[in-house]
Amino acid sequence: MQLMLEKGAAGGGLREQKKRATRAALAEAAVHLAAEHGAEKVTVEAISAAAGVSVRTFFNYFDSRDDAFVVIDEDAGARMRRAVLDAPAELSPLEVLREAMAAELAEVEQQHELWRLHAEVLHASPHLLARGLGAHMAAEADLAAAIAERLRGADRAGGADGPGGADGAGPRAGLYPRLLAAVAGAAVRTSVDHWSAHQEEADFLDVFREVFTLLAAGLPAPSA
Amino acid sequence: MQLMLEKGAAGGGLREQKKRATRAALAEAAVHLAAEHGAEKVTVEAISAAAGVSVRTFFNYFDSRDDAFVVIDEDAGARMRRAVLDAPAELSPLEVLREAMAAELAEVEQQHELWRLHAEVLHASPHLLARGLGAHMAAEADLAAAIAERLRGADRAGGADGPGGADGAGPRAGLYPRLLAAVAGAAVRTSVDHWSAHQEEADFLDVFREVFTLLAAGLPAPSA
DNA sequence: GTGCATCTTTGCATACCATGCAACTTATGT
DNA sequence: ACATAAGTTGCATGGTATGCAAAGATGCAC
Repeated sequence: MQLMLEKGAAGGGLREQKKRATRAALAEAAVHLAAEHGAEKVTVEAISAAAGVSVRTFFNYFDSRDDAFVVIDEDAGARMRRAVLDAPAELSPLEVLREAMAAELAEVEQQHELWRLHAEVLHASPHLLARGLGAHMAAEADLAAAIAERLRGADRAGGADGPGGADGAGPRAGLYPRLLAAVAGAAVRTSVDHWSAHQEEADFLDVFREVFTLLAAGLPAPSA
Repeated sequence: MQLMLEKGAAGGGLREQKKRATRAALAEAAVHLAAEHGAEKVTVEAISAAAGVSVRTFFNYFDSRDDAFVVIDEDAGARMRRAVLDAPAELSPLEVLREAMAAELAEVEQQHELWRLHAEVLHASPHLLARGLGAHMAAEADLAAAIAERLRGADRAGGADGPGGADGAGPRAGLYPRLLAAVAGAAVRTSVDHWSAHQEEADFLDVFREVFTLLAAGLPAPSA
């Protein structure tokens, strides 16, 4: 073997490449068929046929039919974790998340046609919307762990916690990182949702940064 | 007919009463069976048998098997909407949500045994967790609408928006209410999650209020 | 390039999920 | 008591999802 294969990136063996292609073909077929006929009327058989594989193979890639409509990028979580841990020490936790997520979401405007279709499909059937939103939060737990790790590192390097600090070893341990991850997730969803409804009027990243500005200000009433 | 029956409340006809009882029996049977044997091993047939109804009847109450594990209170959304609209005018939007949700969540500590079981079941199978989390957000959309309505009312009564106000009729219309609803939902989930992991150490409402304090402060780093 | 180990795909069998329909039973209003 | 509306049930049907074993690709060493 020549090099350690980078797991998440493109390339690698011919096998990995084919797997990625098949998975993408299935997901794309699912979304396109759903956009045309409505998600509930699209069978696994139809998706599989459109992607050129057997029904059984579909279930080798997705745990359920609905997953094909929902999953976009499965290893975004690992990249986010990296970004949080590698961020400059002087950034506040909220800023770290804003930058990490902004980097991750940069592709949204580039592949906006795919994202728009996705949003359309999910919005058309609340069942899938719920599933998609829920899927985002599995990642939030990992993200919270990354934030907690970063904060622990900062504590050790920067200065000691005051006694009874808000996130020491007391009963509130872990509350802040979890809240931060959950709120950041809420920020992403709100931004995407708003942007996909006003796509012509504003750049996505502008919306996204305005949302974090509101968060950092403590969510004050808009006209007070 | 004597009176318009209040739809959400207890009592009413004998029919409504039986329906509520059957639904509760199904949901409770589902959770208990799941806690004992694992959610994935519980069939609709088993749930129906435990509740004393036919399989077909199960599907008259729930759209899918998973719904039985997830749904707790289906008309909480309507109560929240009411609470938001009826809240005192001097409260900030964030405070309004805090109080409305605190009132709704008061029963968490009272029925904590059921909630603990629910949390256990959902946490044991990520699939259901995602579904449960997603379900919360259907409500968030309604909640956002209620917040927007309240803000419009306050605008008309209180004073004119400054030109370019953050939530006038411009491209950002509706962003703030949606963000607020999403963040409040995140706050609830984080609080419940944290509390169910540290149930002995803190009252739920204390955790909940601390979360909102963090939000109002703009989520600053814990030791800075 | 031959051959072996590994991974992937596929068909088949099986069980469960979910819905429409028609027949039957049970509340409700007059 | 009667008619009506509402809820329950069994049956038929089709889609969803998993285990298993055979066949086909791929990667690697020689």
